[in-house]
Amino acid sequence: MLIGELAERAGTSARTLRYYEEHGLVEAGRDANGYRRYGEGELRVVHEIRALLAAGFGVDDIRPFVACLRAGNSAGHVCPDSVAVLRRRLREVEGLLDQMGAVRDQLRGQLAQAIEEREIRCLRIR
Amino acid sequence: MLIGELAERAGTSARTLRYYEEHGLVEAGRDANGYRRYGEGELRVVHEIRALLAAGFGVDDIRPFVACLRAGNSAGHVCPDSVAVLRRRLREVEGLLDQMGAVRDQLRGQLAQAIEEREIRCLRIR
DNA sequence: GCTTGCCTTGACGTCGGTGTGAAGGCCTAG
DNA sequence: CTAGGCCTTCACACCGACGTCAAGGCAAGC
Repeated sequence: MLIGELAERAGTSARTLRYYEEHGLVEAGRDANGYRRYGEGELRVVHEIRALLAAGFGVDDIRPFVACLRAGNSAGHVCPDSVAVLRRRLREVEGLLDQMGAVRDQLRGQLAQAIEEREIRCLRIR
Repeated sequence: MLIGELAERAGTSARTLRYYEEHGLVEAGRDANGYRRYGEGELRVVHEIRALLAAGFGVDDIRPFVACLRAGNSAGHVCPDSVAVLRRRLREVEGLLDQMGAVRDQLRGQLAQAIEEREIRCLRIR
């Protein structure tokens, strides 16, 4: 499988796959002409990468998951290193959720106050 | 008040204040030598800006709030334009909260599964 | 007059995951 | 032979709120 085919099957771009390789996530052999040649397993790896990126992980965080998959595990998140990263990210996400919840409450409060002020002004006009 | 004093009193940097001015948020007169001269009211404006930035607003979103404050209102969020921005941002934040909540649940699920797998392996060893 | 410390504008660096070229080589079909 | 479609590397662009450095002007104390 060449890079274009893998890109299409994974729903991404060739540029992106080269980026993943540059950061030690995806692996490819090389043809005599220098073209990257991918095994079938890389499709799974790319899917794992994209899922983790979507969950807010950085490329460095993703490496242990890929290594875990390559080691023959059924999923990338069952190895100790992956679990450590999962835990850290979970704490981060929970923190962000708290923070954004507070922001949401603040916004709601300001909106409520603005509406209240408007009503007061309406009453004053009458 | 010169830029350094305002920066210190607002808990930020001179560079940041110039950035705000460049984007139409903060206003300053000029001394004969070209130095920026700030009125007392600008301190309040800068605080408003920083609070809104902390809530995830972009500089363009903040402009109406500043205008509202300058118009003599008791708070920056009581004017119609500000309310519109507040509403939009509230929807955004709620969407992000949903999204991150889903991510959190996914992470928790993966962690739970990883722990389960480890227990199975422990049992197998015995 | 010299140092110290404030101020000015201008412009590039940051972070991260890509998009988007440019310039060129390889391969296949017509 | 040539056109087009794949591939290669190199390298700049993006977003956004600044940090940081450079080169210089201005003010005030000694």
